[in-house]
Amino acid sequence: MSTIARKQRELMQRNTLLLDIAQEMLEESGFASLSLDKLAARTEFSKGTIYNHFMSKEDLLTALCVRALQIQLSLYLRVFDFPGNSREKILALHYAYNLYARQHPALFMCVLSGLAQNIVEKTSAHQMAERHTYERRVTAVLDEIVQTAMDAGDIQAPRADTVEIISFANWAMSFGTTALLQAAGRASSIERIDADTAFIRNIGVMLDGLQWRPLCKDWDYEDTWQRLHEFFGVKAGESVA
Amino acid sequence: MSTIARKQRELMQRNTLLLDIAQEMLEESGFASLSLDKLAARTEFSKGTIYNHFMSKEDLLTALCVRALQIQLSLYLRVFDFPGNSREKILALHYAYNLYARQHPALFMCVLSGLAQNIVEKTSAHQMAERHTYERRVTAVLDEIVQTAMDAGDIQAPRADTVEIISFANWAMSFGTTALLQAAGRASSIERIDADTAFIRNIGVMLDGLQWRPLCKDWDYEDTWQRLHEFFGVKAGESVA
DNA sequence: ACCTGAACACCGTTCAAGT
DNA sequence: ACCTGAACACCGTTCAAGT
Repeated sequence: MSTIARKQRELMQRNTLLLDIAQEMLEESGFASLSLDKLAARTEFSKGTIYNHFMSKEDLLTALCVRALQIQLSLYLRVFDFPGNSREKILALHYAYNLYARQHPALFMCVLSGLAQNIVEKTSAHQMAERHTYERRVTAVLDEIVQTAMDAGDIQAPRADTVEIISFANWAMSFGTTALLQAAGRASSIERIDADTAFIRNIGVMLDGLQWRPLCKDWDYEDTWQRLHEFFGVKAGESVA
Repeated sequence: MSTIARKQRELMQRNTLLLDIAQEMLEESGFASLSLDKLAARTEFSKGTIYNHFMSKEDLLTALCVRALQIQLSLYLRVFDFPGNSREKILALHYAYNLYARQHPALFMCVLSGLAQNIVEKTSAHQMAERHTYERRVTAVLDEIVQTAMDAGDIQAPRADTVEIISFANWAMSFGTTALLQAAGRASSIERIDADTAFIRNIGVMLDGLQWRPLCKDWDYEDTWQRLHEFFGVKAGESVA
């Protein structure tokens, strides 16, 4: 029935609209002031209708996490087109991660806080499955780049290191650095460091520790970083925020 | 006047009591369900009295952050008594951090989420100053251990690296790994890794990357880790959680 | 001077009444 | 079948009344 198809299309459009506005509100003024009352008012739907789309406020939050992961994934996928050796490729992935976190700081934090138990509990099974799907797809990109590098013999770390361990080291350093720098200026202990320099250095330290060739001392990764600026369309010296 | 002194002592005792219960409630069932109504009920004071101690709910949260930092600091200070080379000392610091995060997962997350803008805005100047004080003291311990190692020539990283940069690399890896593992079991991408192994490995990678001697391959840090279990009073094989 | 609890505004959630 | 908005319970915050 074409009427059913139309109904479903309208439902999906409304879902998109609700998430668009919710995301706007989140990025404008944080999760604290994202209320369903205001969302209803700004979208001109009733609160009851919103509950037709999301079974709780936490369910909405998880839906926003999914959006965040989609953005991250789309940036990740562009990395495959960046030319260079395997370490430049993984650097490109970290660049993409950093870019995503800077362009969407609120969404970035969402993904972490969305893991709190009370959030997960109140999220629908469907939304949770959606989240897991995108988490897996994001992880798969990271794993693939690591696997390729291992196959090529670019990573000289001990044999015992599996793809999982190496991927996790990458993820932890990238996430930790980004999350702490995000809070920069608010925490007294961070304000003393330039964000870009610290990020590049931390990733370099971690990759050197993994013995991922070529090491820092044997390659000009500052040049790679410049090329990444151009590749991702961020002009040199331009602030991302 | 002794009556004034007594009054002030009583005020401080009540402050401690309020924070004790608030901490309990936070660790029991998360920040979401920490309401001032319940806090008032459980402490048998009125809500008005609570507002006499904390100018907002966010102010209370920051007070809990201060508690978290105090716990972290007291564990950090014990590290000075742990015998070993400079890399074993910094490993001890990471052990302490990990221990604190596992024993007080809710408080650990508090410290991060307490940096959100809407929290800081609603926190009293006094409480914020308190937070900064303890942040500085915690940072100072880390910096001191790094500085000592640099003076001893144990860190062979490029000259350009300052204490701040090296300390930050340590902090970022420790925080990132701990925060991600904290969420383990909930995020699909982490469940595949053993928490303790991943933490030790990530710290090892980062320290190797800094060229902090002796490197992993030249020292048995698993043995050091065992000694740290005993030093901090955690029996081998015993779960910290 | 300090404490109390009623009162208020706001918010998440539900559901009977409408179309 | 879907949408609405009134109704409810709960929560953070304020403040007049009490001691």
